[in-house]
Order: sequence, then C-alpha cells, then structure tokens
Amino acid sequence: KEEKQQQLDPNNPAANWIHARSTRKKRCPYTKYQTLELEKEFLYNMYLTRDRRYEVARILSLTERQVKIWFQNRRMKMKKMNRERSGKDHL
Amino acid sequence: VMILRSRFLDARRKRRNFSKQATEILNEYFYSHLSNPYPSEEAKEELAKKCSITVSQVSNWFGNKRIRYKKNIGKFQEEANLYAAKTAVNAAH
DNA sequence: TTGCGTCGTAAATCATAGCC
DNA sequence: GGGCTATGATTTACGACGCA
Repeated sequence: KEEKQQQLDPNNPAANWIHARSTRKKRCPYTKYQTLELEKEFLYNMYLTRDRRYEVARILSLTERQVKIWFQNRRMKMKKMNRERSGKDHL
Repeated sequence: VMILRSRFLDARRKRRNFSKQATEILNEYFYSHLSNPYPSEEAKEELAKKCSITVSQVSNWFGNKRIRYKKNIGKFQEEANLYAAKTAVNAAH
C-alpha cells in the first residue's frame, strides 16, 4: 500500500501528484427517476438494510454497490448541508 | 416571515465569481505548493478566512484547480510563471 | 476477514456568470 | 440579445482507514 511522491521542482511543470486508477468506472449520471426514487428511499431511512438495498438496486437497475455508495454520498451531502445550516444567523 | 423569506432567497442566490483578491490568494497558495497542492484542514480554514469564503468553497476551488491544471498544463503556464515570479519577489523582500 | 461506516478526493457534469 | 468559455458547485466512484 501507499504510493505518492515527494519531488520538488517549482519551476518545472512536473506536478505528479495523484492518479486515476485505470480500472475506475466512468461516472455515469443517474436518471431523474433513479435519483427521485433514491431520494424517497433516503427520506424513509438514511441507512439501508441488506434486503432493502437489494430491492432498490433491482427496481432501479443499479448494482447494490452503486446504491450503497449513493447512500454514503447522500449522507455526506446531508452532513454538509447541516453544517452550513449551522453557521448562519445574520441578515 | 420576511426574514425567513429573505434567508431562503439568500441561500439560493446565484453564485458569484470570487473576488480578484480571493482568486489571487488561492492562486498564490496553489502555485507555491505546486508539488503538493493539498492544503490541510487548517490551511483551508486560513485561506477561507483570508478570502472571505467558506472552507467548502476553498475545497471546491482546489479540486477544480488541480484537475483543470493537470488537464492542460500548457494553458496555465503563463499564470504559473506569473505567480512564480510574484512569490520570488516576495521571498526577496 | 468480511463488511459497512466516514472522509477526502478525482473526474465528469451541471449551471450560469460574464465577456464579446 | 446570443453564443461561448470560464468558473464555482454538484454528482458518481473509490482508496484509505476505522470499527464491530
């Protein structure tokens, strides 16, 4: 495990930071229907049971992994929104 | 009600490009850390304060900058030279 | 040692600001 | 105004690491 570099060269455009696992799946935007259904499910409960995940994936033609990750991302989004909803009170 | 309404509208107000000065500060950091342009959480907070934007916006800016820079280094060469010269001058003083 | 959780991010895409 | 690109924000998909 690990990787990363540590080469300096300020004047050279040799920024070799990260990346791109060649095996990564290309991002594929979900349809309005898929997103709406996922949102409805999220509203019902933020965490999926195994059975529910299987059903949602089947109904929306997504893999269970995609559904799992969608929920993880959705929870992070909610967290971010709450954080912003906190530092307010002005105007 | 009016206050709540104005807050709601305010939250949805259209985005604005960052000020010239904020962009200047972000670019100075980016180009002076070109070998590893990943500010720590603390650095992000400091940049956010200096730029009068949120930490999330700083993260977005760096995310966009890194990928766009990497995608076309040539396009940013002039800008890179400009900031390199600027930091060199600052270091000299 | 499987398996799902968060955190930070890449990369693609979206939305629209802002210039000509 | 209309088109076009730049730019800030959001959306998928993981790697790294944590915990039970």
